[in-house]
Amino acid sequence: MENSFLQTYVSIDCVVFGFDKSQLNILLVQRDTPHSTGTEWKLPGSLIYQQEDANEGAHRVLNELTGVKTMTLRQFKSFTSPQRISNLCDVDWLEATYHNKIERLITIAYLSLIKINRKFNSVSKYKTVDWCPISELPQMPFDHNQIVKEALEEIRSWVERDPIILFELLPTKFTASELRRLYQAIHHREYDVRNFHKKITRMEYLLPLEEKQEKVSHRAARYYKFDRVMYNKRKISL
Amino acid sequence: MENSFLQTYVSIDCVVFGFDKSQLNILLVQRDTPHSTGTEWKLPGSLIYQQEDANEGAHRVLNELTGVKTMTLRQFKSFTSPQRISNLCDVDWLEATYHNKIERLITIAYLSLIKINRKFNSVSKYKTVDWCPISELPQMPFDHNQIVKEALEEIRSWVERDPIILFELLPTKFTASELRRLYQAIHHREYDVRNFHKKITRMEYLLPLEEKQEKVSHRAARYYKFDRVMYNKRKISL
DNA sequence: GTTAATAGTGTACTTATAACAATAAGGAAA
DNA sequence: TTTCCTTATTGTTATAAGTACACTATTAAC
Repeated sequence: MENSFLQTYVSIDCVVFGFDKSQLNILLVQRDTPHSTGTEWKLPGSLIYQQEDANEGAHRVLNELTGVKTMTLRQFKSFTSPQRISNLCDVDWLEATYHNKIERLITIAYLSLIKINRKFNSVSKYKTVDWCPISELPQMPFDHNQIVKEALEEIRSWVERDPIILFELLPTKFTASELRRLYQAIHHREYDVRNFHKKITRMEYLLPLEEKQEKVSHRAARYYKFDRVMYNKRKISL
Repeated sequence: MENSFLQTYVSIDCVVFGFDKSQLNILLVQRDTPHSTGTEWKLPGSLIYQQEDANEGAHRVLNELTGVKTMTLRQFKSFTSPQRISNLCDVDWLEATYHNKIERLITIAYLSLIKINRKFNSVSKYKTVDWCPISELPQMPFDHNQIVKEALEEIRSWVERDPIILFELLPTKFTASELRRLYQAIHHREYDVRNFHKKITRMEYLLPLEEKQEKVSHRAARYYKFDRVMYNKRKISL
């Protein structure tokens, strides 16, 4: 009986979203594939350490990756199928990377948001880190494609409950149409421009600035910024 | 380096909700406490087995507990703090129960819903299983009190996205005021009777029956039932 | 037939959503 | 400087959902 209980390894995987022009992107890292000469993209992640909880582990992974110390982070689901490391490549890669035979590995998946233009301190331990548009994701190891798929569903329902994540993905100053394109990318549908303006006019935590775009070859758009104080006031009243 | 990675045990814990009169209840089991002569209530749970994923494990736990084979089940969060088994009682209980030294244990928490009047096949391996109103929860081991707290928040947001769970908690036939009291219990606030009637009139998957209450010493209330076919049609159109 | 208890119902106001098209501003090209 | 291209900005009407609010109906018990 005792031996039928599972002692296993637990990892963290992070789906880090960034927004650029009209597209959501995800931060991927490259790993060497043990059996071929090539490389392969995967989600950034790590086994969890003895003395940290999953949140701390996720922060550590992202800090190692980007140098960013604090970020919005949300645990969204654990992936536990015994078959998730059935691929031989993945088994070998785990052994090569962690110098341990790992027969069962569950992962706790996190969502995170970063302004895509933010410069990373290149402290990364990975050879290559890059943004990948969600429409062009490669085949990834383990169940990472499935994890991303569920992360997308999760971010949609999250933004409804807590629109603050929109502003984590935009630069400090942004135009109404950038905000709209982000909203559209997240919900994967188009929104009427006039109705969208009405909607954001109702957000009293969205401050219109005097400043406008410069050197654009069309009518310059007004900039807005997010007012965290107003936002918090409003949230409490809900 | 290798040894700082965590090999650990993974468990499932289930927060099973039932609804009775005006209150949400949770299914608790009793465990012997190793150091005292008493017993203690806790959430039903189990270590995960080698060949099952977390969902299967949660189904197994509830099946062992109630005899019920299929039920609505939702993974909602993993609890991973290294401190969650810092209590000596809990450490000893784990060792006594699983005959293994368990230094680190994370748990994947599930939400589930059962009609409270459903008769259980008493196949339970526990000495005592009982419903406990959420307003009267005892102090529980590990972080089970915290898990229940977060389960309550989760069920609130779940019911918004998928009102079907209301009907998992009610008998097949129910009155409008039972539905309203359930809604109130979940949201922990009161709703105006007239407005609530208007709301449920808009649910085209809620069928009013001809049948009414009998032998009640006040005006008899009409029964309603839930129409799953209409509900699914409607969900697709969303 | 009076009482106690719960069921059932309508109106007015506010707020969010949705459909829909013309004008304004800035730079580039002619 | 005029024209053109591109994107920004703005209002009305209709529909749906949410909120506040109070009286009548029905049943069994006494």
